[in-house]
Amino acid sequence: MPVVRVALDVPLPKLFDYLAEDAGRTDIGRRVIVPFGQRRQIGLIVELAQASELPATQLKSVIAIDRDLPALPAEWLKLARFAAGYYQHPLGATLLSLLPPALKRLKPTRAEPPAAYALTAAGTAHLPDISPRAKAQRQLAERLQQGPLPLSEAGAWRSHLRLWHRAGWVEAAEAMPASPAPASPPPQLTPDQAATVAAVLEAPAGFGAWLLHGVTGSGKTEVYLKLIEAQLAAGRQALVLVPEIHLTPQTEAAFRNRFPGARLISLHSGLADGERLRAWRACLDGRVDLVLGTRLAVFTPMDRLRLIVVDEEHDGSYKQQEGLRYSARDVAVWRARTLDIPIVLGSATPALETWRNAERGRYRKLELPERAHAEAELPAVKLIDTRADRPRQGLSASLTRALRDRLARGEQSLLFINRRGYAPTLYCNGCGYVVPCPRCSAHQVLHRKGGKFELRCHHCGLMSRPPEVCPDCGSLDLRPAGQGTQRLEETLADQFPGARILRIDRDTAARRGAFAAMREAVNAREVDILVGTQIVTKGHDFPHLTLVGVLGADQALLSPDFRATERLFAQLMQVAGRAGRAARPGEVLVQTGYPEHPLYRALQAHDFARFAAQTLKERREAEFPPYSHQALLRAEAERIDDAIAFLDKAKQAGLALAREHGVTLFDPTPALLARVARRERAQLLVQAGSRQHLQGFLGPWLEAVRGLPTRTLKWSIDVDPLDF
DNA sequence: AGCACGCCGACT
DNA sequence: GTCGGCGTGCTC
Repeated sequence: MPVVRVALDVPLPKLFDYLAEDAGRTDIGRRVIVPFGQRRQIGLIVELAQASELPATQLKSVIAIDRDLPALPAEWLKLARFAAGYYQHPLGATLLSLLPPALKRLKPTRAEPPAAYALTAAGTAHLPDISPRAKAQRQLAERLQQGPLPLSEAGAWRSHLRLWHRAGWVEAAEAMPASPAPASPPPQLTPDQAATVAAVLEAPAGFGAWLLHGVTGSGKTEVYLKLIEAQLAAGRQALVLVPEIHLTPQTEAAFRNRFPGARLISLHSGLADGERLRAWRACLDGRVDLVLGTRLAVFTPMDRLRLIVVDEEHDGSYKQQEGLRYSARDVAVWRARTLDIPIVLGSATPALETWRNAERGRYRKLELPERAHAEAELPAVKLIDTRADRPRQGLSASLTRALRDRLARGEQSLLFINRRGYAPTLYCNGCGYVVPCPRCSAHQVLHRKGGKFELRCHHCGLMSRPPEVCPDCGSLDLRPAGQGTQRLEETLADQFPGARILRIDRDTAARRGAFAAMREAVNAREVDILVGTQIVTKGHDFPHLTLVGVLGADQALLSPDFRATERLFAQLMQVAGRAGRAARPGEVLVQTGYPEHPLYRALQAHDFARFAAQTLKERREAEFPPYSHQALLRAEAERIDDAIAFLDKAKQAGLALAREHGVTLFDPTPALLARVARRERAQLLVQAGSRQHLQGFLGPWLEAVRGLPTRTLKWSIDVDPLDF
């Protein structure tokens, strides 16, 4: 009897064999229900075998093979296998985590209702027969004659639709916008854009990785659209990755508008399980031309995929921070190479890894050095030396003046401050005590809620009432120290009584649609001053914005994380790019105590290449990525000593292997944020000169680590970590 | 990861 | 006496 090798969602790096009477080659990639221990589990058939290495008596039989769903294609399985291997995550856990959540549930797959219904020929013929008295049916008929009716808009018609479907008068259809807006004529490409498009289109067929380096406002999206257009016209599929959910609706709108006839789906973690399944299923059936999504979309099954675009490729949200800790950008490059298709990585501030790849010629660099609208110049960046012009309540005199100026001219300003809440700390003026989080090694952040204050921990979510007296010295003189978005909002309202102020941070943008509503309010000029965290650096143009003020940027310069300056530079370039996107010139004012810092000098010159060269030189000297490759073994336990002791043992277990593979094992250290939610965290850094060396070491090493006793300790491995 | 088996403390 | 604490070991 044939044996199927099944991947299961267990943290074991192996497959399980089951007997399956009627299984054949076409069942590879299908879901199965199998008995596993005392329970049943959903699995995925990954291989077929004549016999198992285990004696037949120990094998159980599969309970059912799901043949309603098309089998996952070989290319998808290969992609998942690569990710599991590269990121050192068990294959079963990897595969199952890449399925939409609805397919991981044990209950038999209920046929999903279609996204929309459209009239069939038989239905059209039947319409005159509908009784004039059946009002609801007549209305439904009228609506259907205008085009497919999405189920989400069907309301009370649902039951009629079901009956009509059974009668064959309507059929399942793709959900299309009720009245597809006419495609707006594509704008004329600038010479740079045209050259870029031509370079990619005229390149020899096959794999090619392109770094599209374009300043903000240079029209990278237009280049993507042209390249995608070429693929769609040839009946092929394209995949576009964007960093965050906030960005998908607007990007989706732009793509739909441009390709009204294309079958486009968007895929991200914000979708309800049903929607997510429907979209994913449509891809599996080949009923999709264009997929737009966040990092998880890189694993969409697509059988005619011929182009991948990764927008804002430097963005940290492409890296998953738990479970399978993949980088969607890196997985995308692998997928493109394996499929032998082009991939375009776009950014104004590429990741230094990407930049280096371009410099070494592994990626081809395409430059868009100018803004697409000739009249929109890059903003002038000025540094305000806070040692001379001391900020009061966070605002320097120069910045205050500039704000007043914009208000007088009826122009908009944006203040960028990367700290949400009222103040980063509550501080005792008597003894210097700062309220800590009892569960984390971090301060609690003061937030204002209505008229009241509360303390919140940004790491574990703990909320508490601020103390009235200092718990340490009994002093009554507790004060908010430092600036957060809420306090800045308050200060501005105080200083500019007539001004309309809008705060955008995670707290205000959390509600569904809030982000879009805020963007509209800004574009409708209902706002004079915007206050926001990095959330405003993403997303779209604010055409009436002529001033950007940056507060508290220096903080990143003091961070022990070697990537902190890279992130800061990217953020500042991006936020600076918000200013003066239309006809009026923009101005950027950065408050800093280190105006001579090379990072700010490069920012003033809008010179990413200079910043990259400086930073890469430092990285080379320190042997940091991209000049080395890293992995982090993380451990968390109730007591830090246990975590350290475990990592020490892991290190001992790896010393010989490390020598053999030419990798360096550092000493275990407490994590930068050592305690989160009462768990103590430590980590062990592994560093190698090449990916191959690192990979060669990790496999056998982790096998040994798996054998170590863990008790209540949890550990995980992070290959190519971004955060420390 | 679950889930069972197993061997020691305070409860109807 | 046994209910249940979570340590250890297995799952085709």
